[in-house]
Amino acid sequence: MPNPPNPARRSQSSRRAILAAAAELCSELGYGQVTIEAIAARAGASKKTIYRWWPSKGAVMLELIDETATITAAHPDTGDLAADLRTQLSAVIDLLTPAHTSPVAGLIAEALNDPDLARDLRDRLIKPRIARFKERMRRAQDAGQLSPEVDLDVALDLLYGPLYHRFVLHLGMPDADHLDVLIAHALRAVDPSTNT
Amino acid sequence: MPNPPNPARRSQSSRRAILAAAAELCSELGYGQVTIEAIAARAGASKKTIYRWWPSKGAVMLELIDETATITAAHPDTGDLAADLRTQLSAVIDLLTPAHTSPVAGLIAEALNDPDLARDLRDRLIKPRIARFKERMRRAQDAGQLSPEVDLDVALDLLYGPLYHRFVLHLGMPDADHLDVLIAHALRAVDPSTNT
DNA sequence: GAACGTCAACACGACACGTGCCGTTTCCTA
DNA sequence: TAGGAAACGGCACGTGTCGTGTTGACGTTC
Repeated sequence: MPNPPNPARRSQSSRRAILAAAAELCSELGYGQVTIEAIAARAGASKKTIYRWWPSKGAVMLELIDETATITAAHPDTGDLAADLRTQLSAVIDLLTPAHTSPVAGLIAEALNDPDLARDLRDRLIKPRIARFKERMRRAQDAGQLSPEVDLDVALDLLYGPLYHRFVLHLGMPDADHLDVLIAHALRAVDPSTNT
Repeated sequence: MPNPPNPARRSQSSRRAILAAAAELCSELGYGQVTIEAIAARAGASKKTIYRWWPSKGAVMLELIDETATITAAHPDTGDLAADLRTQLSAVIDLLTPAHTSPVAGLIAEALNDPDLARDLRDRLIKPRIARFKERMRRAQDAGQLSPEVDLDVALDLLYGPLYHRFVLHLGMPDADHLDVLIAHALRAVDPSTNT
């Protein structure tokens, strides 16, 4: 009868060491080669401690990403929508590559076979970032740079879709110039009055 | 010094039994729970036989998919481009869902952590299908339904991107109506003269 | 009919999983 | 300030899967 652990008594030094070890091992060995045993050994922690606070390797990685990938959560707002989108999408590309050592790529792969992890990934990582995206787009609408009738869900699909499409099928990420082309097409699709 | 196996002497009945067992177990247990051992047991084959002809579980699944997913390789051509794209994209959606029991979804996940498998997935499965897509689009251009200046790589990204975006981030697949909306947007993006 | 290669079956060591137990440390409470 | 509950590191365990090795039966070929 394992009592639920008391977060107030949690060792923050262990927590930090575990997340740091996970990040190191991921960049050294690649996501797929990282094991709970190796994380525990590197962090100087007990496996029991990891399993007490996280249900799986994926959950550890999700927490790691949630802490480190704050850049992709914030959308820049220089007033130039297309330029800001380029900045944002470039940050996402950097986060996804190289696929074998990227915690995000590994987490996405693992979530495809773990419904619980998939739900956490979507609700804790993705949905808040989608909300930030929509906030930025609404500011563009308020500023008159984008039609107020643009469907933001479609805009999300058309802007981020090509990146994930190329990512999961290993078709190579777009370079800076091609990214501009994709952004221009997406904005024109949702808002024909756009003249970029 | 393992001699390379001689394909001429390969047992086709074992090959078929192994692929069939892989398909069954995948739909029964989910891709992630399928093991080489279970495939061998179900097929009445030896593990050694599987390892002789395939390097990994993913390679078995890739061959299985390549044989069964012929529908997605062929693009219909009724003369109505948007309708044909809807048919094709619906087939892709069916192939990707449900994620936990879909061999394609599992293979995509596994390839994200296995560079060799990723190359095979792209070159043997994806690239031929991209070629068929472009052939269909060129026929639309020849028939005057699509501007000859449309960039088919961008069209590919805008049409298939939203599907894979939603798939890997578990945002839910578009229904029939929303699929039409996405197709209309994508075609308008690459070819502003489209009036759908 | 002899030689060769694939086959199913079984055994094997290696490794990671997830859990249980122990003695120690830490921190809250009385 | 003393006591105790709970998290901690360390270790061992049983389980399951991996990928390989070995054996003898079978079929094909020359």
